[in-house]
Amino acid sequence: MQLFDTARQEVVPFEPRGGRVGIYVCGITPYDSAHLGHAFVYHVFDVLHRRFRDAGLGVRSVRNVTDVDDDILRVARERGVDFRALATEQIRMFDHDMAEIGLLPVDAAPRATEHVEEMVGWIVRLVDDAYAYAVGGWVFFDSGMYPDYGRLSRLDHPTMIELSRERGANPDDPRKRHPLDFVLWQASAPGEPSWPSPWGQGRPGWHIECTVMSTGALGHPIDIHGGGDDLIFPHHESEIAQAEAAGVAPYVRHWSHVAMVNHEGEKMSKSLGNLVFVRDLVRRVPGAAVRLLLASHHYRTSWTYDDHEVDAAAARHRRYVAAMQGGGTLSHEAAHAHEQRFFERLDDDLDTPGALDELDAIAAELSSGSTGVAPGTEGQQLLGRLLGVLGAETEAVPA
RNA sequence: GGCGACGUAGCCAAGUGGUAAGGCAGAGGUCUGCAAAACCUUCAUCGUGGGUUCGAUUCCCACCGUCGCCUCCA
Repeated sequence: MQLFDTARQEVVPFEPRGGRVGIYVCGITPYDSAHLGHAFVYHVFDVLHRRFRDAGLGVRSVRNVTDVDDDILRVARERGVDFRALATEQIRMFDHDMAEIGLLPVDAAPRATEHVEEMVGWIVRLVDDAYAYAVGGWVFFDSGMYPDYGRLSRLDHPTMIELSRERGANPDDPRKRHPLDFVLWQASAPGEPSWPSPWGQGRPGWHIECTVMSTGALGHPIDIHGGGDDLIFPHHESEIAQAEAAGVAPYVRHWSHVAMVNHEGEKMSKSLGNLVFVRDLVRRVPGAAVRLLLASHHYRTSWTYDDHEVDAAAARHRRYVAAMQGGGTLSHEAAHAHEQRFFERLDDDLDTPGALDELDAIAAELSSGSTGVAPGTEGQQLLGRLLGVLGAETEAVPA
């Protein structure tokens, strides 16, 4: 399997260690419904998971849940519910949506609120080693102590500082020693949930949870750590800093980032309101069709969702179903050749669009000119099996 | 400012130094009581201008244009 590594900026062979692969993907903040962008990211890692599994590797996949942060507290306040209840409800809906489109359950889905104690421990180590400092109940990571900050995103310090200023962040916060210092721990405001710490009652910053929970669940180095490419900076950048500063180095062997999904001319995001929800799509077409829609885009190329794609994906799905129900046949040689090319494509940096081309070819051969009634032959079985690798298993027969 | 992607038929999109897969939509047809589905057929000279070459959509240069991300974010 060849995969693009963000850190090295090139497609490199992924080498499993001892027949096992640990995958950690940054999950959601559960305060709103899952949209296509989320689905795309988790679909990509699901295909990767399935591919490794089918290749005989022991896969352990972990996807965290950021169940305490400004957004979730805000929404909970607006709706007058407890933030934990809101999180639990949203997680259930998220899991339901992902199951609808055929994602395998992850092996572990740790919630930030369940690991605060470990985070405090990690932060204490950083403070003890002078990589972090406390100011009035808050703790910041001292980026001045970590010159490599910016390595993953390939941004230099002046640029990062200028950017953060433009973006409304506050590099000039007088409490910070260096403009790029980031929050490890913050004092809770009145009414906010809080946990005890050496610096008073507070709650963790965003970045620390992933470093703590990923290494906690998978040890280190993490084989594959990924998420949407909007997380490269500052989230993953900061994870590396706080991990390596704590002596966990190398932290990650292979960084994998999935491109953004756009809609109506802009990145699909909560703040812009241009969302396409998974829930709405699965009401229109089978979950497998949604998977085919996602698989028709390469994970490193950002794309713009268009409503027509649903029809195209549904049509492709119907063709596959028809091919599996029909009595067309494929020679043993042809089946073998198709299967081989399918996996070559998939193993070449997860080229799912290329793999789909191969399935199209199989379906075309199975469909052309046949009206037979003897499904279940080698060709049909192959098509069904390969669809399974993409997470687009087709239900027996929806007539 | 930094990083990156991209310009191929109405739309999505693959691809190669020798005259362009596939899909969606559209058109025609087969099947069907009608229809749907399925199947068959049909539909482009590859952003602009140069250059290299026997020959470029594919290589080089320039230009134009589009887009994404950059401490809320997958």
